Amino acid sequence: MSYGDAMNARVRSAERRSEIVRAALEVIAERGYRGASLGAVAERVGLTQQGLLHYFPTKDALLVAVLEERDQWDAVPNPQWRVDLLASLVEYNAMRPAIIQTFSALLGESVTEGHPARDYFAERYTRVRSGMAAVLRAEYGDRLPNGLTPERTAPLLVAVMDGLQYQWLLDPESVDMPGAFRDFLTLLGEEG
Amino acid sequence: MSYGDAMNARVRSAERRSEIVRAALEVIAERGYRGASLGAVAERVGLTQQGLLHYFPTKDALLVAVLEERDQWDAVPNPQWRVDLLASLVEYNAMRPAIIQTFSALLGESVTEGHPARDYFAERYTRVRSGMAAVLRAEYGDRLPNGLTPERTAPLLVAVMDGLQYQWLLDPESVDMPGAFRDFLTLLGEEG
DNA sequence: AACGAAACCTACCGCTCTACAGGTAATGCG
DNA sequence: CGCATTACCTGTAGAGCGGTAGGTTTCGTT
Repeated sequence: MSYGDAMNARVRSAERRSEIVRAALEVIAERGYRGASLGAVAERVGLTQQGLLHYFPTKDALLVAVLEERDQWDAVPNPQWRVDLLASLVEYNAMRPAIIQTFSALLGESVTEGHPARDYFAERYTRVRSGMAAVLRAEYGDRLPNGLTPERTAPLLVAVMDGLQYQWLLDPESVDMPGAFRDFLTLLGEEG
Repeated sequence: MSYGDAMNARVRSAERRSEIVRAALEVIAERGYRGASLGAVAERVGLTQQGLLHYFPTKDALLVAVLEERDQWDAVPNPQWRVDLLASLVEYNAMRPAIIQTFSALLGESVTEGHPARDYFAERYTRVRSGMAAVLRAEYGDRLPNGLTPERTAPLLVAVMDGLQYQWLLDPESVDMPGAFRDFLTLLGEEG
């Protein structure tokens, strides 16, 4: 059982860490990253602020863990995807406002100077754009309306997804995010 | 000269205030609203933090002034506008990254709970969407592709503008914001 | 049972922030 | 000139922040 017990300890530790990350997601959603305090996150998991620093030695380290969590959870698009899977993704997002709020808040902050998530978002956009271009090419070939290429359309697709999220977060009753996204897809679907 | 002198005093005061607002715009662009300190703004206009509070009694009052400044400067779309004016607006924006950065950072923060700019952005979106719908109707009538109405297309137009700004701010060399926006407009221009 | 490491805690440091209180010098008006 | 207002300043209160130092308890391993 010795090995098993060792695993248990490691597993408990890993569970604690992901508990903390989940709490951090919530607090960031409510107050942004700069506005989030380690104390508030710690309180939510029944720790003192210093107890939390045992798991993540700095506030930035906690943010890194939050961003890594996202990378696992929210995969970058790949050519296997079809565009109706994108629509489902947006529908899925509409059921998880807290997560969307977290990353919309982080994205907004990230454009400020020296923000610790800036590089993350910049690189992520690069990956997501090229992934989206591949999805578009797999779906439509190069037959996009008006001679648009997948590479030129991908930034628009990404912009629509992000931009709709802000409108929806600020006024969910007035903005039908999944519907609007499907509307956008129909613009791409017609023969060019 | 008595009346004129009185005016001079009032004018000087108003100039000082707008100097402060301009500095606040810069600091918010660099650090966001929550990250911006009154001291940093004050320093930029050669005042102490307490001297700045003589003009704006609280930090929130300064933010309100910043948002009002924007309302004057960046008018809500009206039906007189044509869509190529929108394209010019995006081109103009691309020449003023600092302003875009300020309001992109504020928009991101505004989705967090109890943020003082939240109502402002929510109401602004409502106005802008209906303004955009009017612009679209004036330009295309109801002949938008795939039976889309101007009201359903307006949120997409707004989303593209906002979403492109984030991609562009994070990676200006990879994202041709005005070009991408024009690409989007061509999607609307073809017969449906 | 003994030991080392992991998982916390209390105490505290130094800094930054908004805002209030109260003073003073300059300015413009009657 | 005298007075009120404006335009600042210094001083400080009061709170919150991230992070360090160092202790103690719990726990798995040997």
